[in-house]
Amino acid sequence: MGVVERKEREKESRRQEILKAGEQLFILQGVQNTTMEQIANRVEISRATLYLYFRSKEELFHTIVLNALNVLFDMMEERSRLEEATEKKLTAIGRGYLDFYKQYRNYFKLINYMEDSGQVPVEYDSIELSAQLFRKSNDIWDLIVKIIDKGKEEGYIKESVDSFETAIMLWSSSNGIIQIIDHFKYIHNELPADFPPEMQFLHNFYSINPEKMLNTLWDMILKGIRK
Amino acid sequence: MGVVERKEREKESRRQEILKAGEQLFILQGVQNTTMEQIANRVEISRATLYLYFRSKEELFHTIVLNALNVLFDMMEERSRLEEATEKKLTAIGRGYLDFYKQYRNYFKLINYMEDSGQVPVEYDSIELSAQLFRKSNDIWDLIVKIIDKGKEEGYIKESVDSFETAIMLWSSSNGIIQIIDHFKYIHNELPADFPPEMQFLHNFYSINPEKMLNTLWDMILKGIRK
Amino acid sequence: MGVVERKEREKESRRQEILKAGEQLFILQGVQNTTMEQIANRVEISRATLYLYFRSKEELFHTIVLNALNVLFDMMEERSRLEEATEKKLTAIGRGYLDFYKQYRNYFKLINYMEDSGQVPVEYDSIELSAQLFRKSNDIWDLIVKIIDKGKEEGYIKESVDSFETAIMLWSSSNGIIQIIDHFKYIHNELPADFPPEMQFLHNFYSINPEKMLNTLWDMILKGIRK
Amino acid sequence: MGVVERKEREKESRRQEILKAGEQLFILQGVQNTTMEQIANRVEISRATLYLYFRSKEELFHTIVLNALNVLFDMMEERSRLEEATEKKLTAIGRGYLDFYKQYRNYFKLINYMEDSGQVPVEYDSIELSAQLFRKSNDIWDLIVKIIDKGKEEGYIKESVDSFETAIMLWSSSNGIIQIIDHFKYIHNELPADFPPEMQFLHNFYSINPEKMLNTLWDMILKGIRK
DNA sequence: AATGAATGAGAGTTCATTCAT
DNA sequence: AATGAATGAACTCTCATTCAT
Repeated sequence: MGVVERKEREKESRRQEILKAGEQLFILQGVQNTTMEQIANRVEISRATLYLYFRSKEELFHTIVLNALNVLFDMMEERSRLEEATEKKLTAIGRGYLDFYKQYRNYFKLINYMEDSGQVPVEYDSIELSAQLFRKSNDIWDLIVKIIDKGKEEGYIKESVDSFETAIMLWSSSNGIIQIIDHFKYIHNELPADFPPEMQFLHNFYSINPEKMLNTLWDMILKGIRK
Repeated sequence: MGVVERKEREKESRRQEILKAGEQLFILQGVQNTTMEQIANRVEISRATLYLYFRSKEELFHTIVLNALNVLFDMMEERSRLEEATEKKLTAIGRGYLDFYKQYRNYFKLINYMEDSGQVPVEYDSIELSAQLFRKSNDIWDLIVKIIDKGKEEGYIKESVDSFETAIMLWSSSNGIIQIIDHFKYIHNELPADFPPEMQFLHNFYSINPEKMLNTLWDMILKGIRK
Repeated sequence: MGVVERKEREKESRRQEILKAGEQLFILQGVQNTTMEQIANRVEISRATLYLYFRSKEELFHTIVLNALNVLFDMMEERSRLEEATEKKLTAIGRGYLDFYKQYRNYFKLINYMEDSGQVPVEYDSIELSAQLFRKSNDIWDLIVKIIDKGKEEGYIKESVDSFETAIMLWSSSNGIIQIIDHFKYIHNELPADFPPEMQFLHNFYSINPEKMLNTLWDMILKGIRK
Repeated sequence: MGVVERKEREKESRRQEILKAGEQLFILQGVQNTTMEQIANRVEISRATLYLYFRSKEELFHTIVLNALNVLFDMMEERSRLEEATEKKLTAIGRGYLDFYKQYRNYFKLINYMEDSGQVPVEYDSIELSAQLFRKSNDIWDLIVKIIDKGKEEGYIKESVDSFETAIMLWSSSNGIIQIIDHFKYIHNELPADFPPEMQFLHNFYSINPEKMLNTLWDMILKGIRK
């Protein structure tokens, strides 16, 4: 019995290795430019073995994104749970999202990549995976919407405020900001040392303190919706 | 000489046709899923001829994005020019960006695609194109930064405000919001009629009025930076 | 000891299950399109276990064909044994072959498949199996040849007739006819309901009565060789 | 203009080379065991180039078979046209089929292979090719049926005879015989020099004179249907 | 200027078979 | 005896790009 268990642990750990390798390569080179062979090499298994763990490249990719969404949700959920007051819950989520980015940059990028490049599992053969993806996405939106709803109930937030719209506002604007900062930081790193003057402005992105920026933004928004 | 001119005109017009075709297909199917053959077919030329006009698929893509940035810049520049007061200039830009999205959704998506998928022309053989891209990108940021600077000079905006950070805040948050709304609208359209309950929340994205949302957001931010 | 016996019985019965599954799948999908996995699934064992019973897919296939040849031989042998007169023996074999086709269509097809697609066990590692296959094939030819020989001895068949040639004539022509009828019936079934006019002729194959046809043919041949 | 023509000739000739190579390899190794790469190597072009000429392996295969059917039809048609009398026409076709086998053994085998291995283009994307295949097959049957019909009209063949059935009888029995002889000849050649006694009977197939056999058979059948 | 033809370099995927347990 | 896991060797097919004409 010990044997079976060990085997299972090994299998699971290899699965994780594959996910890890996929995640890294997808980020490093882009999903499309990453081949199953490269992933296999990195895990030191054969390409064929990969297919014992994931039915296709697409399934591998979506499993990674599902993991990402799970981590994101858990993190957001925990952060908000730790706070008592509604307003603090919201701030916690805002701050939490940036932390998520910092701690799991790959996940952050892959979630955005999926959404931005039409890689969403619409009409898909792994129906279950697809459903999980949507469900988790839903859960995250729900989490925020419910807090705002509660804030309205408690009389803390204006009744005229639409919870869903506010959720989008908070979340997407944060997302947009993080994305752009990350993007320019990336470019900055890739640039040759002697990059031409027209790219000098990129330096500006380096002095930016995202925390402060997001704090400021969320404060503004929270102030706007507060009664 | 007339002949030469006509030839040039024809050449230029074909170039435009290619750009148009590329743009449409890139949006419709994604950049990676679009083949040079499909583009050639649509313009009714041979694949090889494409290479007389653009050195590579990448160059074609980036040329399209450069066009997009030009259009975006011109639009922003005009909008802000038409207003006198600094605050109005900023609002005009905010509103303008949504208009840009509505009028040139393709361009909006391609710009974001480039940034989000690591298709930025770093280490590139068409140095000049690359430079133009960065220059134009810079110009757009500059436009906003300068308005804020001016607002500060005029004493209309708090001096403690960092112009560049504020520009990012305004621009990226708008960008994030438009992106997400667009994304879910797209998914909503692609979904099968009988999509499962876990996707019901997508309906919420349909009742959203982006104008109002962006207005609200910009108002909040502007209120936040105003003296 | 009972245990050993039971084990043996179980082993043999599993072997039979595998053969049955292989036979069905090979017919249903073609030999090449059937995977060892499909066979294993059907028998509810693992792919690896298959290799405890058969050294390779080829060996499995040939074992099935050997079974087929055994059944065929037994049937032919019995039919001819039941008749007294030489001529009747021959007719019995002719009629028997059609019955074999009807009763064991799978076997009929697999035997022909082996012969027609170069899957014959030439240069083979399971020498013994290969030999058995040839031996049985030989036996069947022999059976017919001997009857004709006897007919000649008895003065019932012309002495000028070459027994072997006649055997080929009788057997192969029957085989050819059954094959073609079967083939077109199969195609007919696979065709879409609205198949185009150029396939209308396939209908003709449906009204055919193979019994009558084979009877007629054998009569003609028998008449030709009779003294 | 000469250039265009030459190019076209070259293209056509390369197409023919590919067909030739495919035909040979398909016969030599079986269709499934032949890879597109092997075919490409033989013609000394790249694998990708193959796909400029044929959309898939299947299309290549079916084109070869269509050629085969064309050659077969033309041959049968010519043979029967050269004869005046109905009976002679039939005999000519019978003899012609053996000649076809001798002259175009590959074609003979591939036609039979297609029919025997479920490679018939049912539900197919190259609809046109599929249709041509069926049409030509139809034509060949028609050719024979019509001659028999005419024989009946002329009062030379019994009215009770079913033309279609007779056509099948003549054709398929010939086919069956040729197939078997060819098969055993092939095996005979492949066998190691020291093949075991149970294969001795294969020698018998070597002394056979197919012409004589087919003549005999057709005579018998013709005698059977003659008034 | 325009193009038909050609191709190198892979892509993702499959499968019969082996082996450690 | 049985099997889960692993894999080598192929498979068909695609596409951006080049080049001779």
